[in-house]
Amino acid sequence: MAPADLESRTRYDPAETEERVFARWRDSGLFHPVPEGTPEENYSIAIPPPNVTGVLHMGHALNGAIQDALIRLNRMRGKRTKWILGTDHAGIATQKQVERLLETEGTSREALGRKAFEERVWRWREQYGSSIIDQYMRLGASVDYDEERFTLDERYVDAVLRVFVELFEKGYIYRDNRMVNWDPGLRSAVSDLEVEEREVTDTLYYVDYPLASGNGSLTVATVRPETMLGDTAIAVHPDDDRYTRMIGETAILPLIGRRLKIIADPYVKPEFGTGALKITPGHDPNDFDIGREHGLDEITVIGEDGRMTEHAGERFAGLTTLEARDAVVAALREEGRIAHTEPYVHNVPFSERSGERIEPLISLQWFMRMDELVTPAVEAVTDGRIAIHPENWTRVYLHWMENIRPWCISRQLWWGHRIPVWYRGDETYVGVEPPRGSGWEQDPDVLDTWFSSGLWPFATLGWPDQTEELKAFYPTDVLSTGREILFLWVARMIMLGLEFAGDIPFTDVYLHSIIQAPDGRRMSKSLGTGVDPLALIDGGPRPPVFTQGGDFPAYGADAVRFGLLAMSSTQDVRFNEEKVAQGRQLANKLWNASRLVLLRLPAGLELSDVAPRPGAVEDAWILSRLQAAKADVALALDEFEFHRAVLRLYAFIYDELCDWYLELVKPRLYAEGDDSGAAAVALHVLAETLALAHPIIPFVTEEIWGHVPGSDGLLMAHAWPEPDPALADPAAEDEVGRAITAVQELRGWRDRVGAAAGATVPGRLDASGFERTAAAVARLARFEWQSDGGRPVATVGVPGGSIVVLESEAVDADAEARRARERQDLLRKEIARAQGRLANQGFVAKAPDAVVRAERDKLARLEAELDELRI
RNA sequence: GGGCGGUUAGCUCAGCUGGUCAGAGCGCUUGCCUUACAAGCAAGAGGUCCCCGGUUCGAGCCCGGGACCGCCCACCA
Repeated sequence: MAPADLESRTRYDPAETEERVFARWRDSGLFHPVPEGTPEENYSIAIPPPNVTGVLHMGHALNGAIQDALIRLNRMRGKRTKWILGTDHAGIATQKQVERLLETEGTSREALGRKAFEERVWRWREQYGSSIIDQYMRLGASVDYDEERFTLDERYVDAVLRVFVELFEKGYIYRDNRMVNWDPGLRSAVSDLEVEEREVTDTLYYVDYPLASGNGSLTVATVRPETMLGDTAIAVHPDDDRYTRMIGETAILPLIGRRLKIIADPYVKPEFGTGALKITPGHDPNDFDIGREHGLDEITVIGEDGRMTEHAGERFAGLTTLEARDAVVAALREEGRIAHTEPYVHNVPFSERSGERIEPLISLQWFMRMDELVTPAVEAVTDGRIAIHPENWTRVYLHWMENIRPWCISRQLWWGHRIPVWYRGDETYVGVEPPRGSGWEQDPDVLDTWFSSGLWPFATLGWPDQTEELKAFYPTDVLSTGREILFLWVARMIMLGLEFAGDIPFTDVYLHSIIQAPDGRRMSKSLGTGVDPLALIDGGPRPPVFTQGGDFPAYGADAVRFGLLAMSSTQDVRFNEEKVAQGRQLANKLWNASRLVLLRLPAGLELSDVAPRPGAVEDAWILSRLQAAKADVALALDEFEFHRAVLRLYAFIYDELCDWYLELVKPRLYAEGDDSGAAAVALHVLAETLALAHPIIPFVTEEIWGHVPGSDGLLMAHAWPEPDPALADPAAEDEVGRAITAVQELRGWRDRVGAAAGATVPGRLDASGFERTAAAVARLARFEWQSDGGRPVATVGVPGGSIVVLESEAVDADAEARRARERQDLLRKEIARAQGRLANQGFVAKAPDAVVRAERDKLARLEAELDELRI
């Protein structure tokens, strides 16, 4: 239990609190629900599995805050909630990391051999794999820690292999020799989605290819002269008059002497370069297609190691592509084959994995045909069974799906799901279990990591077995992630979920913001722009990108959650430390507001005896405002408008609860033997506020909850506060609303005339609608009402009339005269504006009545105040 | 080359279906150690809502054009 000395803890201390509170949550077992009920009754989210190599970064923290807010909200709504936890083996990333480690030990993957290497990775994973999960705990994430999945768990592997085999049997998966994106750094194929284009300035070489006939030559333009060693044709546009007579002729490939047929293909753009295109089917995706169409030879001159092969010829074999380029250019120059060169800016594919330039080459790989899987996945979104938020990403999703291409799913790695295919001579065996008999050799490749991630929402629940978990929690509810993996992951989960689990994997996709560094760059550790969420929680060092140095204050998990949610948007945003600070202020504010209420509670008063029965107008007011806040926060969360939810919560707690209600109710709260029920209402409102805030700032609210007399059990398990329409009270809102305005006007007046802060100013309340709030207005504005006597020295307009300030030492006549003039000027300007509008016939005739009436009321109010001021 | 988004106070950002929408937090100024909180309270200054046209009685909000910034997709040598 928490330290009981609320009295002395004048600040909320997250460091002292969080671990203790988390342990209570975890021990409650609520994170780990019994699999019962139907997916409609239950609420589940499958966490985007972090890489086993990963450490918690800002993206995880934001997504953690989002998902936990949703989970906690729905748990409080009485749903059985399960936040499915697990990690991804992350083939490439993990393999690279362990390889680097091996390098420091002076050894290598190859030296160890496949089996030993795999064992090494497993050991490495046991050592480091779970750190990210501990970090999720620090955030307060209520994931089901008791059931942690891993994409290489035995059961998961079984699901992956089964899916592979079934897709193979359906004819969706096939093996083919095709052009792939070869990553020479990784020495593996990668998928189209793992390739990024970068702008590069290259040289465009114009190379003369002599015609076999001896009648001149044909000039082609190329940025990659080294690939010409693999040329097998030259193509021109069929309608290009310059070349039509040459179609069917033969050119001679310089340096090599190969005879190249001159072919016609509409793909060629006559206006580019010379209008003649050298065709290298072995190393250019377009040329590959043209080559297949025209039945051209495919010559591989660049090998998987990124060096020229023997087919490039003796002079060049063994050179890297860059060396080969220089050598080829030099040789061409020697022969006088280079007509001219020019700089050329274009986009070049690079591997996102290794950062190296992609080498397109022909390779024997496994592919997956997507066209048939796409149809139901498109339908699920177009018919609304799956909603994507923000909505405009729906189109992006559909567009990509409609233009989907085969997916290269094999990777030449060792860490991952080994492809369940075995070869023996000409025989091929495909199956989950290895084949019987001897002499079989398994395909050495593993599957793309995203292939296994695609099964995440159902494989984590035990599929293909019809487990209780699967029955209770599939389909899941929300999938929250960054938009960069909408295609890579989300789309594939939808396709595979529909195909194998027989239903959509989730009903809503929420694409959250990417949080950039404060200067707008990408957050990255190596750039010094990465902000570590744990440094924010615990008070670690600020990264170099911050103008301010030193350590972060220990903001605490609630502050980080609040701050991240406040930053989140439909677009990418810059990291903003102030928002985190705002979260900390809120936690502290709520803490102290709670101290005020809880330390003043009459002995014996318990939450269970407390009904929201207003004993004064401010009670009715706060109860009414509370209902509005509850409705707004819930709506914002349900609409995935997290920043709106948290800022509304902030505004309610700060402005309405603390600035006004608690100040208004204080005298009653402090009064000995108060019988107006102030404590009961305050306690009720506090309890509801804690519940309302809990999904956003769970730690501080749970901690305070422990101090609420009669609070039963955990706040985490408490009912979500639904708005009670019976407590809406427009009359009280109006009444207290005008009191608030009056106090603000009076305070503003005091400040303008320089009234001493401590002085009580005499005045006469000359306005209606203050029957129940006059005393409060006087107290909060430091006024004293006098019914008679005193010389009027100023008039302050308030709703429903005005307040006449009476002569006293506190009022400086000159200052007041100045202030009155300023006020009159302002009023005249506003009056002129309103009159102008009302004089406009179009406005009066066409604007809605309510708008016109409001304008008239406003004018009357302004004129009345101006009249008052003239006295 | 297509598509999408952004440009609102010094900074980071809200502004839903056009009419108290010109906002928040931070920063800044001024005054307060008022018995929940100085990580506090109160008051205030600060903005041709990127530019140019248009629609409308009325436009940050709708339409057209332009400028700059960013993201996604894309196999033109």
